[in-house]
Amino acid sequence: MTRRTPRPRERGIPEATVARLPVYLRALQSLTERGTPTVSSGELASIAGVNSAKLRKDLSHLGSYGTRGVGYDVEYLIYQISRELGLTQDWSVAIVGAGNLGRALANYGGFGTRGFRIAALFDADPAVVGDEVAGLSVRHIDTLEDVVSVEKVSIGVIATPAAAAQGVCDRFVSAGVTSVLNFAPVVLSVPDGVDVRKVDLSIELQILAFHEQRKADGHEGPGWIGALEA
Amino acid sequence: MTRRTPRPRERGIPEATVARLPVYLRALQSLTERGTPTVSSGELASIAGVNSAKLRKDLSHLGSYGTRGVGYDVEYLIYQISRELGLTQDWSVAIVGAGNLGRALANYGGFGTRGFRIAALFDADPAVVGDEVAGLSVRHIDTLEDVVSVEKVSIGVIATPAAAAQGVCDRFVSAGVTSVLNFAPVVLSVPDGVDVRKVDLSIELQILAFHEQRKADGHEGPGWIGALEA
DNA sequence: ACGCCCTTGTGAATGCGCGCACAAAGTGGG
DNA sequence: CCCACTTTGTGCGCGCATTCACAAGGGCGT
Ligand SMILES: NC(=O)c1ccc[n+]([C@@H]2O[C@H](COP(=O)([O-])OP(=O)(O)OC[C@H]3O[C@@H](n4cnc5c(N)ncnc54)[C@H](O)[C@@H]3O)[C@@H](O)[C@H]2O)c1
Ligand SMILES: NC(=O)c1ccc[n+]([C@@H]2O[C@H](COP(=O)([O-])OP(=O)(O)OC[C@H]3O[C@@H](n4cnc5c(N)ncnc54)[C@H](O)[C@@H]3O)[C@@H](O)[C@H]2O)c1
Repeated sequence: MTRRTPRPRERGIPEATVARLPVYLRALQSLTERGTPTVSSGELASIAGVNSAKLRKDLSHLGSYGTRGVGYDVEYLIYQISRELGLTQDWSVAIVGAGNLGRALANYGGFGTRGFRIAALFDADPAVVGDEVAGLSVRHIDTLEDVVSVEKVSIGVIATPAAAAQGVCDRFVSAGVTSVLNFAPVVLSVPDGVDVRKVDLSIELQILAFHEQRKADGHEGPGWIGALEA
Repeated sequence: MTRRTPRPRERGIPEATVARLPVYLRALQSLTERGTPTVSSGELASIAGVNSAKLRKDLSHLGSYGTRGVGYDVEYLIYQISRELGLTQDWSVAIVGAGNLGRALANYGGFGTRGFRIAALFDADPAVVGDEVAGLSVRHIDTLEDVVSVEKVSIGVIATPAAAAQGVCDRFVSAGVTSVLNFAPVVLSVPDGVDVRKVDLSIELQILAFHEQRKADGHEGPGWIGALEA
């Protein structure tokens, strides 16, 4: 390490880099399980499916954690990325909408292992409230504000029908939640300072359909666009 | 319009534009339901949560379908976008993995309404094969190649555990599927000409956690990044 | 028929992200 | 101790995407 520059950490990691850090993290974790102590940018990039220069530039935004001629220490890099992403602390997540998707999410084990704790599951339907899902009792949406406050929920997940999504989002925001993950097919509007990310399967399928049609149309020449990512 | 150029359609709509067309489509459909006959770029952009100049530039890639001083004809624009995205035809989708997520997807009604037909649902677990899900009988994964061929599946959805995903993907590809939507947390590798899109909830949460941490850290000044989209 | 006003379509400027290519730096062997 | 080899960290140029700002186009009222 021995860096003379006390590493100012320029305040501001590019958004594109932030989106890739979790991918690197997963690649590194698979290396740990295999017992690999160090890894070069080339190897790691190959596992993560990115260009090695891009990977190095991404990591350089966190600091200078590699050793020239050797590579990166896997454990140390896992720690640094985790810290940067805020995964050294636990985050409480609340899910609204205990339907098909909400239940699948609640039942999914892959969140807890990464520091995301599902603190509560809400629904508006009295027939659903009280159901036991993944060890949680479904709560009534009217208790959202209380629960958010008590459980210190910082991330809200919306898995309700589209028509209810904006209303649920507003309630999350006024309860103090500043990060929202939205599965409903609507554009949410939120005040500044609140982050919204959306997961829209229908859009994904439509994008695939677009490219599929292009492949079928006349110019079925080369692999023109190829794999979008790895 | 009186365009001298006989509409060359320059062969190639920017990827960023393609990703937004479905959003515009949804906004337009909500306008139709409300009976609105025409819409200006400003209004539509506001509904879709984008900048109006961006919206106009996006639409200009499809052709010159607006009327100056008036705006866009809602029905006509719906048709043009649908055609461009390939939604005027039906697409067959196969889902592999009839677990929490696979079942939620199969039960979701929002796909069929947009021209995506779920043609089959596969699993490797004998205890699951034969289950009835959303009117479909879960088939054994070994019949994948046959079914893909018979049902003319063009989009494959992977909802298996991570460890099985690459294998399933390979089978899709060798069966002739050239569009894959992957929910498993792994980087898939595919030959040129095959499109892969991934939906990774864990990554979304980690990105939110990153920003959440930043908000909590010292500089809790302005809404520095604000809402990512609308 | 004319001109006002509204909205589109796009040229141009700016910014961001990507990837090449290389100098700097550290390792290990002789 | 020095040299050859490996790998990092990054300067630089390129292309895509976003946004501003405005000229050109078309409807509508008079
Ligand atoms: N299921 C999928 O695979 C899938 C795929 C893509 C998108 N989506 C989207 O995800 C959302 C949920 O899908 P789903 O299949 O789980 O739907 P669902 O109908 O099975 O479940 C929705 C749940 O939300 C509850 N709800 C309705 N209004 C509410 C409110 N105001 N407050 C709290 N809860 C409320 C309902 O009681 C119901 O239990 C929808 O917007 C859907 O478009 C789902
Ligand atoms: N459930 C969620 O909300 C959620 C959230 C994020 C990510 N994911 C990811 O989605 C995937 C599926 O999640 P899930 O919760 O549905 O898991 P699950 O364990 O409930 O279901 C997986 C299904 O895949 C089947 N399967 C296993 N190997 C197979 C093979 N080789 N061929 C065909 N089928 C096979 C299993 O029999 C099982 O039925 C996982 O990769 C998971 O990480 C799920």
